Amino acid sequence: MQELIGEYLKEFGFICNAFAHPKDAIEELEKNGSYSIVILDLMLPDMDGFDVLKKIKNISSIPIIISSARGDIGNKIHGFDLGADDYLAKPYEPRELVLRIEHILKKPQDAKIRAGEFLIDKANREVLLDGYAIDFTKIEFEIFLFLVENINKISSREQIINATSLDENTKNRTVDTHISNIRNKIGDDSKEPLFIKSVWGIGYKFVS
Amino acid sequence: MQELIGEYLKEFGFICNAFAHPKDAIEELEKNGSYSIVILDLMLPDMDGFDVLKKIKNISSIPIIISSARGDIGNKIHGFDLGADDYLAKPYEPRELVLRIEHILKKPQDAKIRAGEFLIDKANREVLLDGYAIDFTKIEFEIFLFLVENINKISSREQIINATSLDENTKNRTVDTHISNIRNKIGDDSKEPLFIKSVWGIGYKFVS
DNA sequence: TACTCTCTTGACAGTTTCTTGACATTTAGA
DNA sequence: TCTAAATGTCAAGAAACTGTCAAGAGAGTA
Repeated sequence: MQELIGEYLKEFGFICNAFAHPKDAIEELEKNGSYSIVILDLMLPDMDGFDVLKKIKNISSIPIIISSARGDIGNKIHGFDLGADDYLAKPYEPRELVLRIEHILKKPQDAKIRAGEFLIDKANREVLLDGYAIDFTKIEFEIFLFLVENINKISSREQIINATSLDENTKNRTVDTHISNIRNKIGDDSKEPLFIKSVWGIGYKFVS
Repeated sequence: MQELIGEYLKEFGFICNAFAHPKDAIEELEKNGSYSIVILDLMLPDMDGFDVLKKIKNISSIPIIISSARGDIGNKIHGFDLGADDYLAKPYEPRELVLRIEHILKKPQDAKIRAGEFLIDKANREVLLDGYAIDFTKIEFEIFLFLVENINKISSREQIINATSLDENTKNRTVDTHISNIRNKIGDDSKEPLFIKSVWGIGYKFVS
């Protein structure tokens, strides 16, 4: 169940860590202050869910959503009483969890495109590889995005020029230079490219 | 149904007015600013429930809970999207409505925004850093707030101009000057900014 | 009115990015 | 194997963008 939810959240661009034991989660929260929200199940080994809630509220002001099979009103009252920020009774649609998270964080998650190992945040013009942002220039980002959006399809240099903010009079060879720089930044070897392949006489394509 | 809920809420000490027609409710809200919360059913005569929600959000910042027979995820997404504060799908226990109302009213409505080391008091238009107030001008405050509210997102100069009280004909470069002044006041070095980063060719973003 | 504060803008310097030609290398096909 | 065409890459210069300053306009106040 936990894994399922984790996977689902990742699809929505959340970075998500799951813990089987509350102790581990609490320890992690104490060490690492960069979490945005906690999804807490009440059915836990070792410790009562409400005690975990109290404990977390003690050490941090992080918002907490309870996700529980105990859907009766008494538990809900208790949960909100202890400071929960929302309470989802199982069974619920995972999409609703996303919705509630976004509501609490007050910002809808940006649509993120996944392409192989890359995670692309279009609105934020950010490309993540292994969690690290790649420092693309404006045009490099646009070219990379265009290739990714046409994954496994060949894009001609003309198409690339037209699809990006490159001036229409730009020489085709300029695209090659940008591709070369992009390959460098994503660690692609032009002789044996894993991501951006050259199609001789035609153009380039991003492969998955 | 409406009456039942009203009676129930009164038992919990709420003073409660019910309106059969959305027009009446909106009119009353416009006249009388003393309400704390709105419980909105989506099944309404005369008007679509979501339109009512929009309308209310336009004229007031009162919190709104949707109470609806339409429990599907699409409607929930739409509801939250339009600014609902919670969404209860029928059937639900009236006690849960009380719980949700209390939960919303408990939250300070004019909450101060924390962004990194900054504490922003929207109501007083004040920004605190290490307990000291930063002496922003009107537009500087608005730009800073806009960037903070879009934390980690890129804002273009056009967006900044539109979101603040800057005249729409203001030159883009004016924004740069304001940013420069803001950076000075918050002690940010434009060459190695910790807070407001320039995104070359695109705009600026506040990072946490 | 004079004074102050804020906003806007052009100017200039400094920086980053883009473009291009040159040269090396690779590819397809004769 | 050889050749012409295409691609990879480099580095220099052009172009675009940003940071900042200072002057002047405009609004508000004593």
